[in-house]
Amino acid sequence: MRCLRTLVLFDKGNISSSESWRSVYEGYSRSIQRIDFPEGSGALTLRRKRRLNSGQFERNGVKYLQSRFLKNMRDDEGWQPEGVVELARDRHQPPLKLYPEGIDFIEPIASDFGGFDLYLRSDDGFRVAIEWETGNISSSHRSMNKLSISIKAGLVDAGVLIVPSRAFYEHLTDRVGNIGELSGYLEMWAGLGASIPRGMLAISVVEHDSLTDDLTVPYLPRGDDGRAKEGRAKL
Amino acid sequence: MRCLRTLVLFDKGNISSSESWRSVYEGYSRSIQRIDFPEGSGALTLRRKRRLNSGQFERNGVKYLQSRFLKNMRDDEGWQPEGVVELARDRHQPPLKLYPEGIDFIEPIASDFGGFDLYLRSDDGFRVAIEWETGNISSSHRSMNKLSISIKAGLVDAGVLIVPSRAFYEHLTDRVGNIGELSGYLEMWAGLGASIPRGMLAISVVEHDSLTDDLTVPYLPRGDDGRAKEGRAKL
DNA sequence: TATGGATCCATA
DNA sequence: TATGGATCCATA
Repeated sequence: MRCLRTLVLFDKGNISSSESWRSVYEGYSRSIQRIDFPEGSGALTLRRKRRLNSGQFERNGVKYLQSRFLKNMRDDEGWQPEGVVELARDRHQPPLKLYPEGIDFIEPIASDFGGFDLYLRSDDGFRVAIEWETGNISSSHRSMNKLSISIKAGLVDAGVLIVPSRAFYEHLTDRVGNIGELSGYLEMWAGLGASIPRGMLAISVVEHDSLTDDLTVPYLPRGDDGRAKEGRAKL
Repeated sequence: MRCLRTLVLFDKGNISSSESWRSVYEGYSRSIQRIDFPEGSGALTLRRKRRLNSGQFERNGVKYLQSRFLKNMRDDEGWQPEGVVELARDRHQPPLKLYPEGIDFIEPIASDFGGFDLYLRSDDGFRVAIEWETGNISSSHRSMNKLSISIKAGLVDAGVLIVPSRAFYEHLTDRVGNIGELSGYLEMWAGLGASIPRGMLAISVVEHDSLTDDLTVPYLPRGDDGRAKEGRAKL
């Protein structure tokens, strides 16, 4: 699998020049590169989506990709997940005006930040949150918002969203995150950097190595491992 | 149905004091109030969710609510939808840095803004975008981001997200938008106001009038979207 | 084809 | 129970 490019949305404190960042970047970059299919082939060969008689498309599932990524980060690169980012519910919540009452109101913070796909801490204390985004495109918005807030709160030094290219997206589960549909919003997240004293936000765009119509190459399994066989049986 | 409160996230140009805004607010406020179930009863009586033998919950679907709202806005309040907000693909896209290349890169804007649930224009030119948010909670993030960008671009004077209270959410399709899960992000959207010369962003929180266990009150109808079939197959 | 959505799933 | 999905639907 390939990392096509890494976009830096903001970088306050010149974090992208640090050795700590470079080490994390190279680790996740290699972990992406090592995701192959069929496993052991050394490249990600993706079965092209195809229209079934029902009119639906058959596509590749997404869970395999994330689980390979996390495994590579752990087993090959030696990164251990750090547990959840603690963004307390009792943190400062600015008062908002109520309409039409015109009075101040503090909406209580009534949910927790559920954590990142991967939250790392280097020996020198450098903290990185990585989101492997193959949920629905709308979920990518939440991920970016969450990374932004965590950086602003000083809980994360660098936040990364890893997201499929538009071409890759075409052959994956319908409506998963993709850089094309985020492109119109980059300006907004980049603008958030103005109010942040220190921290970096980036997006890495990933893609398959090649497409195939070869019937002997299965689609990436959909659902969890237990249902992978089920998915293949349907073919 | 009730509107519990309307939170103003930012208001640049004192838009909330304008007669144009008041007129729109009162119209959508009444349109919410007139959503009833069973139809004609004058109140939204909601069947409480219940656990089935399979372990799944039976809950209320969400499409009925939105379609009633849009109908009330049109038939009772006389608001005609205005078509799509034109946020051109060739608008300014700021250059971002690529890592590790360190060079500037403009990510092309490769998707359109697909429009709002309701986009209104008063006779005096006042433009309001309203999102009735009963999609997935992550979709509420996209809606808020989209409203924010459209206001910033000067295409919308006031943007409103209408979203269920946490108590209401409990009995609707699992994982739909709710104020509880947005509460931790309000600060971010409120902060966007700082860089916007003119415009207003608000959230209205809505709720049922009463809950019932009465077996003669049906659940709000559900569609066949998403993983509906998968769920039914388990029954 | 493209965009926003609606629905149930997995797991701590 | 709570949070982040993963998946397929509806419609212009």
